[in-house]
Amino acid sequence: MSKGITSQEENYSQWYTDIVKKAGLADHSAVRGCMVIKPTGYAIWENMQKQLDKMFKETGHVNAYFPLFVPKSLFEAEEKNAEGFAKECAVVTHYRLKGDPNEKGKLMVDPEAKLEEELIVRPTSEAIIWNTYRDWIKSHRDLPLLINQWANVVRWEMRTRLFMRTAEFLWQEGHTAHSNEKEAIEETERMQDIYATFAEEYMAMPVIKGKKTESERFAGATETYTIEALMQDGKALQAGTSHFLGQNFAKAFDVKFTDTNNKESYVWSTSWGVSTRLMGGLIMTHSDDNGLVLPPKLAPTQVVIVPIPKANGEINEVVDKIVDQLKAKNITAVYDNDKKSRPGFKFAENELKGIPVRIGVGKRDLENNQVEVARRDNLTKEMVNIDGIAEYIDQLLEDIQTNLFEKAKKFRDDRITKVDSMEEFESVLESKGGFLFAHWDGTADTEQKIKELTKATIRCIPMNMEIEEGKCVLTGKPSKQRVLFAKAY
RNA sequence: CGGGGUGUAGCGCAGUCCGGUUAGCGCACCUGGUUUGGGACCAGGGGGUCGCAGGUUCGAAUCCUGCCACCCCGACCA
Repeated sequence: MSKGITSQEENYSQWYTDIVKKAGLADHSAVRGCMVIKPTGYAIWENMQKQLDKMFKETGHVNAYFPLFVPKSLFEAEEKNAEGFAKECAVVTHYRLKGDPNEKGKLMVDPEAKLEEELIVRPTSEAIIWNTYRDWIKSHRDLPLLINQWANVVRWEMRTRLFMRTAEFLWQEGHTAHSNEKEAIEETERMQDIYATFAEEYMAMPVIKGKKTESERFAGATETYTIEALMQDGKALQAGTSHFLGQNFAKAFDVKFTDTNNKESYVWSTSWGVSTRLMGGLIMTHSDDNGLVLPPKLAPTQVVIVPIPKANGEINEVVDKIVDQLKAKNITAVYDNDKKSRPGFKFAENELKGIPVRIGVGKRDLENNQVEVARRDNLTKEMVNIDGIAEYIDQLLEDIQTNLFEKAKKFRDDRITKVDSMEEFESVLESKGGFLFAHWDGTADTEQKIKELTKATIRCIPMNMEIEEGKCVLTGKPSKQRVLFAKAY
């Protein structure tokens, strides 16, 4: 076990905070509920951004940027959206400070500098974007409009947690407009697919695709599609959402287009987003008591090379060659030849930081023309011939990526339990947690009662799982299919 | 917003109950030496508005009053 990291078993929540802080990903800041994302953490986020951005562009989306502030009158235009976010909005009321006449060196809000209209710091950008789209969309030729923005948003949460829930967070939000309902629904599903692919292939985090129930739906959406992941403590994480907004925002902001028959109608729309919360999901899917574990595809440094016991001319020469060969294969490798710490310290440190592969190079190894290769995912080591080392590492990184996904998938699959009574529901929830696959009568009332009874909520009505009729686990009323319940973050 | 906790060196903490020399310890840092295949050791050294503001007192990290911040657990939420 690593020094100073609380074990998962002892206190999962504290373990998580320890990992985030000690691996140097982020820290609490001087601002309540807001974090400082440190270079290592930001590098992982950048790798996520890079890949997602590529996937968005490959499907025809372009990036733009809209203002941080939303005038209150625009914010309130779409009633449900406004109501849903009202409780957690930061509001700008003044635009100037002045010296406090009663206390030297202190500032106060200048009461004379009150804004005519309050500005809401965006908790999401539908309002400001749809107000803009009204001017951009006139004809069917302007559609579809496929725009994404990378931005920060603010939601004044009661209780925050590094990456999982912070008052300010970074995300991307896609906002698209379409001429017809079918196309908008296809877009919503396409983006859910992209999120699922990204989660599984890059984060090595298995997810279940599904739709939200009405009560869990995004404020202002007609339908919310979600990807749900399972964390190591048995709690679910909503990792990304894609919303079919119907004509709700088009009507609220009066966004109409003229079709080929010269008929005017409201556009159909979608919005979709993932946030820095994915960082939390990444950590809680793979990491262990030794520290962070990163999938190779997102690791800022994929390979670290440690001289044993310390750097010398001969070792440097060999390492330089290895680094060059790895670079030629687009593998990021760092030579940890810092003289002040010894190999054992570096091993532990690099494990804490989650670097997927470590290569140890010592005099003894060089005599045999080999190096020691250690995997972060399963902590095994083996001796590998230096000739062909780059090919070996290249393959190994792929194996690690696959192994992480398979391991997480097995963990997740083992924790999807079919339950048919409330007794079973509660006992499984208590003993192993995870997803409970149970029948539900389709009413918000029952959903609410189960939540009050067990703290578990319906994470989604899954899309790719078996359909089977049955009886509601609580009321015994008929049910068309099982849904996934879980305690969630 | 309710409950619990914490605030003393960069980090982790002791000291506070019961006020009293110069506020201490471990890690980290600096210097020198010995070490070096899984978190080295020895010696020496630097670093503090004790969260903030008042008050009590000859004397406050310690007692009293007020405030602030952050963390954890709940309710709310991505």
